[in-house]
Amino acid sequence: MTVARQPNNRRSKPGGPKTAPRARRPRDSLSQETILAAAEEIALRDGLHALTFQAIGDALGAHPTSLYRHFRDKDELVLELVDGLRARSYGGTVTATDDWRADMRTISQRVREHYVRYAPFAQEMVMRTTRRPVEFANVEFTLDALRRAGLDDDEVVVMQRALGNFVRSVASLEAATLALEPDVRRRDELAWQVEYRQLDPETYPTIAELADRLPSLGAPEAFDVGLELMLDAIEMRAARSRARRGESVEHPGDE
Amino acid sequence: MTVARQPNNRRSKPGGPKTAPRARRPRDSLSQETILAAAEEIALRDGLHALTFQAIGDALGAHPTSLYRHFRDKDELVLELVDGLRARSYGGTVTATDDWRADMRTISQRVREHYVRYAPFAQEMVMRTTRRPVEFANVEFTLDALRRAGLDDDEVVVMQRALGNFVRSVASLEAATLALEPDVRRRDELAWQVEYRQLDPETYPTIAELADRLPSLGAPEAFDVGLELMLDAIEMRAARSRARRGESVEHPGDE
DNA sequence: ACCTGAACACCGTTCAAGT
DNA sequence: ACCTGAACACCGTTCAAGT
Repeated sequence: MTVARQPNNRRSKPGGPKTAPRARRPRDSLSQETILAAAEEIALRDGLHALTFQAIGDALGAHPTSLYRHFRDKDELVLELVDGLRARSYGGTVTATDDWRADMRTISQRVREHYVRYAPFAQEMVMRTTRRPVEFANVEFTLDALRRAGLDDDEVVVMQRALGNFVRSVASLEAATLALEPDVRRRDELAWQVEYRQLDPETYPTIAELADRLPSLGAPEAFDVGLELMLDAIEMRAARSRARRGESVEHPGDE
Repeated sequence: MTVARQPNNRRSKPGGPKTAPRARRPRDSLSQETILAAAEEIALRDGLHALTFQAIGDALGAHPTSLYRHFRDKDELVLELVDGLRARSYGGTVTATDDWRADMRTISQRVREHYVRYAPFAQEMVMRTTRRPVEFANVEFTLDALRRAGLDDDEVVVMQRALGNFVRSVASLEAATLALEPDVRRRDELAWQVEYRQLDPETYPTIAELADRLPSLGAPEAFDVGLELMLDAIEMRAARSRARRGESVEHPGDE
């Protein structure tokens, strides 16, 4: 919200000295692709708040309003951008192995890497369904893996949602902390290393004992540990479902 | 991003007809509390995007810029608001029982209800450490519960982070989908009920089979199921840790 | 048809002026 | 000291005008 002030070097300011009209861009030199490429670079370099039509226009040497010929509004531009990133990032379909846990790890880490890589868009990505091939492929892959784990179909659909939401939202949280203003982020991280150690041991006895080891909010272990917990629990349920169906069970809960 | 246009009924527009000066607010009638109360009402009624100094000023019959005497900038106002909500929502400390799982459920659902209730702030809340008593109390409570579960201290700190991040981020996702523009939300939910059923069974065989039962993105089961999975897995690990320490184990993995 | 320029209705924020 | 008014530097967006 606190925006750094910049000198106004916009051309043709209301009463200012007349400057030469901007160089005219050649016809048809603008397209969705060129615009999206410029937009991506700006957002990844300077953050989502810096992604304005003005900035994109400047980067392309084009008038800000010329973008309206290629996108209905900014929302459409951002959604299109997000979708393009997704297609590129984990477009190559993951092929299933005979180990469903390994498969779930692979696809989950892929989603996570994508969020971290495109951190400025994490919040935008996490809650929108894109309904594109990449999303379909991910859902298909996960449903199949959970079936191979041995879950009943009833369990499969609900576990897919539970696991999928876990992966996307925890990845998004990790990414969002990365995209935080550097000084805010440093202050927040410091809190877990400093402030928590100085709390009164009377009121917070357990914190006082463990303060030296508390990981900060964006700590990457949170994802890996959480994922393994989920997979452990799913494996356990799958073993029960298998047993219920009268199938042979091989070492439930062991690794 | 697509903002509805409204007629300009701002007073004293640049060249417009002179209107009577605004009624002057009595001295000291403004305070952090009155401002925050008005801000909360606006955000909860019309969403975060509608929370502007202009809107708060209108609600209070005060000049927008008068708020700057009480808050450094908008960021500070929002953070203060978020912190106040938190203190009020689950300020009453949860008291531990002899059942760590029940305790973890209680505190997790409390956090979740808070996110859903204050959905417009979910994204803002999820990634910021507030370093206030309520947060400290939650951490203390969770660390203690995980210890009582039987985890080693090394495990306790990392599980606290994994579980805490799970709860906050999945709750935030649920809340964020609730706070989505109604028509966007409806379209997204519909996708899971309609579009997924129409996919080609050749390329997406598992989806085709299970499409009737796929829950949508913001489905509330995702939280409950995920939480039970996490608790199951933690219970299993705790049993192992107990055994490693030579303590008696009582039915690990059963409910 | 595609791009530009001017204009409009907003934002957050600063600062001098009123009471 | 606290509130108001005017102004500044931005936003997204529309629309008539240029080429």
